[in-house]
Amino acid sequence: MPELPEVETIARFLRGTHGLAISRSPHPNGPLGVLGRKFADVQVTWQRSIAEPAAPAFCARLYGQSILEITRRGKFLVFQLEKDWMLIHLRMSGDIRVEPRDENPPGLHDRIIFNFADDARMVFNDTRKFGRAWLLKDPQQVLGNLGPEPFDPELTAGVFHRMLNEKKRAIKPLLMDQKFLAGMGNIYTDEALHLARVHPLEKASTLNYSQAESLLRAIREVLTEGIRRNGASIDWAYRGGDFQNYFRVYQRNGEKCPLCGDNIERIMVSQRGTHFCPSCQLLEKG
DNA sequence: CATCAACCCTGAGAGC
DNA sequence: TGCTCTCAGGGTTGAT
Repeated sequence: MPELPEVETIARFLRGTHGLAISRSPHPNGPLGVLGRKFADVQVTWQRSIAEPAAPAFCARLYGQSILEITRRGKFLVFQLEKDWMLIHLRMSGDIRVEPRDENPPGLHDRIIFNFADDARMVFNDTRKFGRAWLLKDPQQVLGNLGPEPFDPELTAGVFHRMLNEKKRAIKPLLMDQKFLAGMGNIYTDEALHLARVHPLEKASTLNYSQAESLLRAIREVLTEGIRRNGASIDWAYRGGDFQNYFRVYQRNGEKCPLCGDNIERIMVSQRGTHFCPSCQLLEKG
């Protein structure tokens, strides 16, 4: 499941600054990424993978535009083009690879094939068809609703504490709410709450300054570690990284807590599987 | 404002 | 072996 670290890893790979050969480079002696490449014909094999505009217009407008910059905002990949902005959200099972063009039919679960004017192509592969691409004049139309980036220097412990203070919701669904904070998903939320020793059902407004500070530090720590390990490769989704070997609690129910040795439990919180240590993460005030 | 269920999808795993 | 059933999971939408 691509969350912030996985999307960041893919953004770096697409910029050619990654250092890891996730897929074969079409240019052994040239740049690894897709910066500067110009879109040619684009093939859509699942119409609903395109959120906006309709697929024919999406392909037509893309044709001839070069990629100027690639960044990440929350879990969105942001492509700055000459006339438009393209956003891609990988959701549950999306992945992107770059490879030499060939004339073979699309592979299984390839939803969008972006052929470039040179001999390369970029392929959006998405088993569960939840991922989406947008082509927009103003990216804020979609990105405008997002909360702050976890690494934003303006997001200080004091600011974070005030944000938490205004909310009565349970802390876990709040951290996963992209309008509150951008980039956290199920895995990194469970990991951060365990590191900060906060129970997933704790009401956000009950956290004191010290707990808020520690939680923000934990969020940044697990995200940094995730990025350092090129993300986590779960099941069929994105296979670049190995952070899954370093989970503290996620999908480790029944195993020992690395801090205290108690058994990690799994409960449902807001329809999401939630993993925590009942000894380290005590519910203080509910 | 908060909670909740339904929805979108597929493949893995369980049960038979 | 092979069929059918159930379920996870991010984010959006609509109901309460």
